Amino acid sequence: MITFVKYVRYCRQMTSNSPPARASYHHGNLVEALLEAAIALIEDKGVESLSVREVAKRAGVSAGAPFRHFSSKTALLTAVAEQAMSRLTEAVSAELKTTGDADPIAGLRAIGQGYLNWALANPTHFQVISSRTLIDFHGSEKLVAENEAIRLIMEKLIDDARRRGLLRHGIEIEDLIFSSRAFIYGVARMWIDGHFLEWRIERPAAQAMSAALDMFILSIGAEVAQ
Amino acid sequence: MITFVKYVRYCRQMTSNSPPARASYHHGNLVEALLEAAIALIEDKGVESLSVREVAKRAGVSAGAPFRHFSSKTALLTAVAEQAMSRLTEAVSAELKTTGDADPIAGLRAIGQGYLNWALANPTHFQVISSRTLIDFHGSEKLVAENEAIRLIMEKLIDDARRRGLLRHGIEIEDLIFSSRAFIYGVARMWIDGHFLEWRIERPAAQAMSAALDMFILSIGAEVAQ
DNA sequence: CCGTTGATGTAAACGTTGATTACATTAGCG
DNA sequence: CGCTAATGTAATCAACGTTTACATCAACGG
Repeated sequence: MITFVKYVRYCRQMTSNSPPARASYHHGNLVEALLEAAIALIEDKGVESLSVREVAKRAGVSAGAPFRHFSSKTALLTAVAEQAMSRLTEAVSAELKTTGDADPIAGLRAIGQGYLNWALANPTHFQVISSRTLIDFHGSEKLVAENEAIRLIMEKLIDDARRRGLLRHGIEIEDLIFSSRAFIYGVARMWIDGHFLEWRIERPAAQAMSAALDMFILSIGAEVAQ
Repeated sequence: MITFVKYVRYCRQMTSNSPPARASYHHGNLVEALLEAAIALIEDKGVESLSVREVAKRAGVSAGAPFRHFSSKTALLTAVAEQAMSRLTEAVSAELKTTGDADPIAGLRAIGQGYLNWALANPTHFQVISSRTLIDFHGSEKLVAENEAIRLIMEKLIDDARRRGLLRHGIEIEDLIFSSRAFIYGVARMWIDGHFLEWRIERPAAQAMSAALDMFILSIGAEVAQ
């Protein structure tokens, strides 16, 4: 029996088939390796043409191995999204910290800038996060919680700005929270979805985004403050 | 020979298999039937789980038949997108006509409102249009041209508003064109992508969208005009 | 040091997909 | 009627997600 197994392994090395050279039978840290492989492959070929088989191959394991750790392709991508959301939250928080408590509108702008910068630098991760068909957003407590955390920070900043009279007269708080989010999301998605070409955005993407953000921030501010 | 063929057809009717009852061998108007079937299926199950086989089955033909008329799945969806873009342009134009030339800002708002109304009423079509992976946008002259047409109308309205002093001081034209588009796109996509839940938009979608649009329009206007 | 056990990998299979091919059927036209 | 081009069919292919039965190995108790 053992001879046969060794023979099979020998043949595998000779034909150099799917699972290539690996030190031991067990991978060691397959979960992380799969997440990394998934990101790398999405960066190469896009989200929709990602296959679990290729992820497995890149990680150096057989096609069925990923299903030991993720119940489905969706579960794998949801794990990628969780990792991505952590980094996004981190990036936004870091940018926010560069502003003081004195100017909530500057804080709001920092959130937008941090969000856009991160999306620009990590389009793949962003794409995975914002999808609701590839991942199971509401099935992940982490995703829901971190998303809510950002929303609460924005809500607090906007409410703070209102109390200090920094907002333009006539603007409803509820509308502004939603609008700010929609605006940033729209800018980021237009870039991700490749709509910059059609809209003749000829400046570098980061520059166009930043200018648009400046305009938005300017327009919601009180006239006297400008 | 003929007897055999008739027998086969008879059996097919009995077993009620893939190509079901149809008057003649040729369909008559397969192209339109396929487009309709595609839309109906996307509405049922979403864009990403659409298969050409199902489209063919729904249209009452075999799995390979669609490829006589569309070179690929992408080509089929691009045709759907062209049909959709026509209707979007039509909806936006109709909404725009309800406003006079006197108030370009009202025209801008009408464009946004028409766009959002249409997206809300035709989420499937909207999803197909805005995708750049499912369809070949830049390969379709029609899509590029109609998109550009809308952009030009917006540009003209905004420039008109600037000359009449209706815009808030400090706003750059170029930024405003892009920002307006990004804002509307963001609102529509947040709804399409199912982000309303997480952002606690508890009002009816149409109402929340309209309020956000009002806020945006208000914020870009000159203070004196309000 | 041996044997059991559970975690983790493999290989093979199943049903479905997008796409291609060779072939069958038909409508339209002379 | 007979020819041709258009149109539909059926068989086929590789790739996909997923499941299954089985193989391997690390850890641990005796």
